[in-house]
Amino acid sequence: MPEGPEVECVRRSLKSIIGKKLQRIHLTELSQKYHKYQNKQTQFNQFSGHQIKKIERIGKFLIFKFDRKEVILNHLGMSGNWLLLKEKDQILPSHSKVLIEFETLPNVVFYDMRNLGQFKIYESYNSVLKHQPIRKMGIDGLLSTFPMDEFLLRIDKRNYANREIGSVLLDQKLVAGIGNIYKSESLALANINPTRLVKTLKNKERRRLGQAISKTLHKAVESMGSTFNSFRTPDGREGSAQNWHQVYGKKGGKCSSCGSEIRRVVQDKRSTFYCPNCQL
DNA sequence: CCGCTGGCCTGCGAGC
DNA sequence: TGCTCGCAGGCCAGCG
Repeated sequence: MPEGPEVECVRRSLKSIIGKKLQRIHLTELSQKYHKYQNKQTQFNQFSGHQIKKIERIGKFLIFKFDRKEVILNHLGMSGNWLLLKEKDQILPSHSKVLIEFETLPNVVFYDMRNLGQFKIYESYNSVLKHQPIRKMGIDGLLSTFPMDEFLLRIDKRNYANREIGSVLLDQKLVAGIGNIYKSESLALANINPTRLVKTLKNKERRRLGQAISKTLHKAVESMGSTFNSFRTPDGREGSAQNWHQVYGKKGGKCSSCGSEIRRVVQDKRSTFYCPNCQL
């Protein structure tokens, strides 16, 4: 479900809990089972009576900031999501892991079927920035102005030269926020074959790719993300980005611009979809 | 530091 | 109907 654009939509939808006074952050029994939800309930008790001041997004991570120095780092993994609970005693979704209750409704719950998400306390904002994946995070693909020069510098690093671009695009150290869908879609928009080695990409193609990434991610946010099975924003809205996908999930279908059959290849154990005729 | 492999999890649908 | 398999929007640890 969640790539950078979906995480951004979740973040925006959670704005309705900013500034509200917390009663408690409650871990469900389920969450105690999984090592990725490391902190104990008692460590969350310190947040009772405090306010969420801000929710930031860095790549695919969300960072909850409070009126105290500790922060919470949240990752949705493959299946995590938040839901606003607008009614008292509303039934929680299955696989609920974290329930946050306020003095006034709505409350909010984090649920995560596959348990690949995270919800972790850090002692300060600075310490979370030192946290490994965040410290090394690349360009934010959702910056309003895509930093093309930096993109060209980063993609030119030696370790990418002999790798396939389809695989490199999933590396959050290059552009943060791209996931498996928007990887395929960005390459389709740029007319670049995912199996091309980075070193064979001409400067013009690299620029085209950078533009395509930025355009694709922004368009996805405007569409409220992609909804395949059940992704919704926390306030219940479905995304519509899937309606303009050119290639993702369309193996065997026809390319809308040339009619060729869309192919699927596996790169780094992830599917990549492309049009063999349009993407050279 | 790098790239590669396997692992972490649950659920769903296709095919037998 | 039930089984197995592959697959799913992500990432990390461990190895050489």
